[in-house]
Amino acid sequence: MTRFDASGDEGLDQNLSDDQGARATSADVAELAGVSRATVSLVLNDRADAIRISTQTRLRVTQAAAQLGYTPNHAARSLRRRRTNVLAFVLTSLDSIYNSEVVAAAHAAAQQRGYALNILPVRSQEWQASALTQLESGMADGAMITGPPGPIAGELKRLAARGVPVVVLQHHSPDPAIASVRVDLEAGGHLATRHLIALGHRRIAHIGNAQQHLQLRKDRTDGYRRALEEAGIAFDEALLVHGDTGLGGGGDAMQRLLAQTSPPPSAVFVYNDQMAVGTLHVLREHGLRVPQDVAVIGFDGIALGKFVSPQLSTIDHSHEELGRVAAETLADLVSGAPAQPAERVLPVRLVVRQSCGGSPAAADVTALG
Amino acid sequence: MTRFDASGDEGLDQNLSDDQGARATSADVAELAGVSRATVSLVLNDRADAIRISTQTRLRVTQAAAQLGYTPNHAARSLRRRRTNVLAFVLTSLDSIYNSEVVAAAHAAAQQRGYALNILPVRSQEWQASALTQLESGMADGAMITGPPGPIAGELKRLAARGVPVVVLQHHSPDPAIASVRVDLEAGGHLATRHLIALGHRRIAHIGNAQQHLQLRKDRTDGYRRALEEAGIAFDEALLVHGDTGLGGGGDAMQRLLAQTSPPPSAVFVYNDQMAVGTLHVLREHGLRVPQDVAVIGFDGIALGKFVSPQLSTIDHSHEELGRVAAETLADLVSGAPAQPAERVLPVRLVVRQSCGGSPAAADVTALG
DNA sequence: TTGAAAGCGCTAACAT
DNA sequence: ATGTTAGCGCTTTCAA
Repeated sequence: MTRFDASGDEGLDQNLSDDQGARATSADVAELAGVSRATVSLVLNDRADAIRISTQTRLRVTQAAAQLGYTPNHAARSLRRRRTNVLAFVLTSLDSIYNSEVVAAAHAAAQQRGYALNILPVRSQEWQASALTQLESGMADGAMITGPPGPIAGELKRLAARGVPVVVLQHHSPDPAIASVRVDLEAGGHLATRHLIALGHRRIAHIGNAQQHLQLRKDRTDGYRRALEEAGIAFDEALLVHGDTGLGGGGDAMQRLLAQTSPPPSAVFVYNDQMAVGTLHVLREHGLRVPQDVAVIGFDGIALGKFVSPQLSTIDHSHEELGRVAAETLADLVSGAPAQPAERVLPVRLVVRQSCGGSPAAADVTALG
Repeated sequence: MTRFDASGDEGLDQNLSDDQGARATSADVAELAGVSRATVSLVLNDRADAIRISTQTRLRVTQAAAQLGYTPNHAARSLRRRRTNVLAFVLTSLDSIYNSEVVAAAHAAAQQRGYALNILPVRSQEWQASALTQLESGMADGAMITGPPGPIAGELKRLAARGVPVVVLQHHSPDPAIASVRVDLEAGGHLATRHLIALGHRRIAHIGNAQQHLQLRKDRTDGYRRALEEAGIAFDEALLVHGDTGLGGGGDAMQRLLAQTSPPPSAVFVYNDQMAVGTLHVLREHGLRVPQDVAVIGFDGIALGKFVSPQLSTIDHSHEELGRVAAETLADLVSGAPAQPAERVLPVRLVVRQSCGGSPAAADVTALG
């Protein structure tokens, strides 16, 4: 805009963009170093059979590469190697605090094993279109998958058969050929409910996941029912409601629970901590005190639980371990390891804070080792 | 494990994996359909110049592709097209509720424009090693970047020069050649502080971002100081503290603030909502009532703010718009559009809830249109 | 100790 | 209306 010589513009711009577009290739590096492309590849990848390249050549190559700012082209490399060195993490809901913690751990583990981690976000039901085709096209060497695998079991199996191993997180494996890493949700549900029973509660409600409502497996709920049964408490259909898994979902479900029961239940076991925070909020709005009027316990052990009032009791597990084990299992599968323990189950742990009124002494109850 | 004939194992496994590894290529499809690979490519990509392929051939090709379960190889296609059709979103901290909302919007916009979106997680300072090399290797056609671009301004410029356009989010562009999309942080800080002043506060503290402490630009803080100045309130160094941006960071900073001031400030403007939730928690622990004893206002407008007690007043903006505009700008740049408005600034909005004690009537104050 | 050559799977000119 | 050919940038036998 500040130029005077309009006639010179095109030439200048041309030159500029020519220079810019010219990313150095391994051929450029080879030429500058006065060696062949093969040698460049050997040196820069520091492969085992490159051990006999002379130190001089080595130096010339690395210097040439540095001088040109050479970065190997990912597509070309992947095409040739038949391997991307990327692991994918398919995330059904980004807005889950819990997931972030697991992903962070998976990322760290992947990096340590020499893999990059790409997160593929997926907007709820539209699985197929987006992420699955990406994976089938070989964009990553393997994938970790959150969300219920049931609806896409077929696709997952096909993926695995095509050589893109899959590890399912937090759900039962839909197929013996697919590995899974999860926590013992049933034991967690049992533990939570038992804790409430031990505190003297008999009218214990459960807020579940609406999306999982129709599925075969609903582990937390199974544990909840088992605990009731063991305590000789009859299961009451009216005390079981469902909500979506976001912050608002727990509150909505609690609303319905309050509307359809009287008196309200004396305790609620909520599907996850995020929903439990919403539940606390609705109880507060209804003038019900927690834990005096209603005890609340969540699931997952997210950090937020320590920052709300009252602090949230919950069923915790190691998010770090879950993410790490998933990434490591996947890395093993990618490098051709047999999927030995197809199903890995991690233990859960009761964390007593304030929302149930229990004494912290009860905190060392652990289910499954 | 249920096999008897141990001697046959190897042969069987061999066959099995051979079959599995055999992903169909376009050549396979061509052969089955009795056409050339070029035709397959034209039909399957439905390109403009494929308009004259006969309906018969077309059908044969699509059927053959379906029969073989053909999916084009991403690496090969990217190599040839010099284009991946992927946009990257580089995320410095996954554990930020705010980011999730922005990413979701960017994802939706990217998909609509025909791009896949990959999230590249980055563990705090280790920028270079992981994400930047991925981008330089051409793994994506362009990138959206969160986090302060200052430390990596050079790399970003090089990326852009190499033909990988970059859009910086939530920060001033470090270079005129790099586009940025952000909200008016200074106006937001000003708005928040003015709100507190309007409610009669004079001793107004500010909790900032520790990582941004030493940077040149600290927009919210600038707005805070401007509002104080305009109201004739002297800036008090003792009322300015910093914390990390997680849930705990706000609380830690508040601790320090309470320790170093007496009486405590009557109001606090906090860097973001996440930190503000931690701040509320610490105030509660110290027996200080919000808003009666201390008023609190946050920044960002995350959903969580509505679910804590008291509900958090905040400076909000459209997360959807931010993510969408960023993705669209990037998509434009990737397809060769000139980076016209290099810097796009979105407006902010005051949301009055309970944590400041202000009446909701004040809610319609908007800064910048 | 290094180079030459082939080819990964795909697309886009240029023929026919 | 379809086929031929060349080549994207890299790695990896095999040969020298």
